Amino acid sequence: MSDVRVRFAPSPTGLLHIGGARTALFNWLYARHFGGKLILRIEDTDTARNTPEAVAIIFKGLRWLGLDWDEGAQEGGGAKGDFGPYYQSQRMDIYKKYVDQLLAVDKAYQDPDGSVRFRMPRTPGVVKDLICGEITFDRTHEPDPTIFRKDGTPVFHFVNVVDDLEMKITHVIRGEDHLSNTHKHIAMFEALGATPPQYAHIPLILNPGGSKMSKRDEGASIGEYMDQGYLPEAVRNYLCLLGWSPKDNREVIAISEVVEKFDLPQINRGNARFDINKLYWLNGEYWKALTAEQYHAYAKEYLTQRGVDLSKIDAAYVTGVLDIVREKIKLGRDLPDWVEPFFNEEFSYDEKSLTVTLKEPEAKSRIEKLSAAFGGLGEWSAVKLEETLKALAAGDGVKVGVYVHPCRAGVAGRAVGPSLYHMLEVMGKERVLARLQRTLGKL
RNA sequence: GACCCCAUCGUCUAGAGGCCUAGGACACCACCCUCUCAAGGUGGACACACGGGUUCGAAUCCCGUUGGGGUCGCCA
Repeated sequence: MSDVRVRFAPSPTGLLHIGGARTALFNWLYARHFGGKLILRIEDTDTARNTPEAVAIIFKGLRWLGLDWDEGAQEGGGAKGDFGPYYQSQRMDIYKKYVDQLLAVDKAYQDPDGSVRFRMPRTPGVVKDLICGEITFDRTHEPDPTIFRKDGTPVFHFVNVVDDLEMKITHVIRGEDHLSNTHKHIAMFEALGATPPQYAHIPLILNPGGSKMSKRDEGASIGEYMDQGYLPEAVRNYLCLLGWSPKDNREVIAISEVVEKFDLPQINRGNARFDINKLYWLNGEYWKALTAEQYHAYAKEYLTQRGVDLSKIDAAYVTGVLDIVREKIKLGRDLPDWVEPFFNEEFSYDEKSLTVTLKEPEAKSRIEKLSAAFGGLGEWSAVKLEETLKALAAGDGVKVGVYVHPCRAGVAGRAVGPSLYHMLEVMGKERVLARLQRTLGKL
């Protein structure tokens, strides 16, 4: 156990921002790599948008990503650790105490309107950043920042410093958007007679347009990934790759290995653009790696959440369908559509089936031949079905596709789908014959 | 506007002076496989922003330019 203490300090805005999630992840990785502690502090001084629901969204997002913390705010309003409260809204007395301390030694002063300003030192501000290196700021013209408003509430820069000091934070890992303000924070630490923590500013995540990812950008909220059926391990893996790399050309990498290799100096200094395509691909890799049990459980839960009632469907049929559909998709979002024609006897027919496949003059006779052949089948298996289709085609001197297409359309109403032979096998003889009859009735 | 950070394929990146006629991945294109769509396989196109230095030698070091991002709040 080391003395490393890092913190993640989100403000409840109603969503867990992807950039915030990555900051949380990097803090977590740093803490875990060095055997330190991760502290979760809720920065809710902006009372307007601070609601229990907004805080719950943060907890939910972090847990979904598999990030845990050792101290700080907990679900249900509780807290863990000796440096609480971990909600800034509950720490007003502490901030008051510290501002009085500054006032007493004239490191801060009161404005006529009642607000309090911090007296900026006019010496050069030196920031030694673990990622960006040493940066010196000229502060001869730096305005004195307000630290307490005229209404008596404290301002972010000040509470942030006080909390990091009080909570004995050793490393502050945060977005690069704070880099230019860091010298002010350091000055406040020093004015308070304390040693500032080590700072590390990580590059920003940019939207595809190239500017800082904002709440309104597509994909900005972790909640979207939960809803769309992304796997948390994949999202987490992708986030690791934004600004960090294992340096050996691998993309899919276990979190335990990232923990082992992670450190601040290797973090890239340039901003990274968010690329949903790569996340989508990565999700597919994790999707393929799921065990059958994990996949079934995930798929059933996702479908149930989407309002698909699986309780009335034969359990073996459900898993059979899930199995053949799996290789077609990369995430949960696509499940409902792929599964629909299997579970609904009143399935609809897609555009191509309707206007092309079933419109062919021979469609009817072919489906009739298929029905007849299927009806006479003793063993109902993919292999046998394949033989049957091929024999039918050979008899007519045509390619199997000639029979496959109307069959798929007749049995599922779709021009595309999983392997037809496996579809038929899973559906079972009775269902297949009934469906072909239904289609025939529509021709 | 001032200040700060950054700069390798469209995107994420490998590269820490010779191993680079710059490697990988996503996306893209072609072909193969094939019952459709995917997946998979093979191959292809695609980058060191520009200009000066330093050096025997620069993607790698220095300076400048340009470009991008960020910060300058009584938002966090």
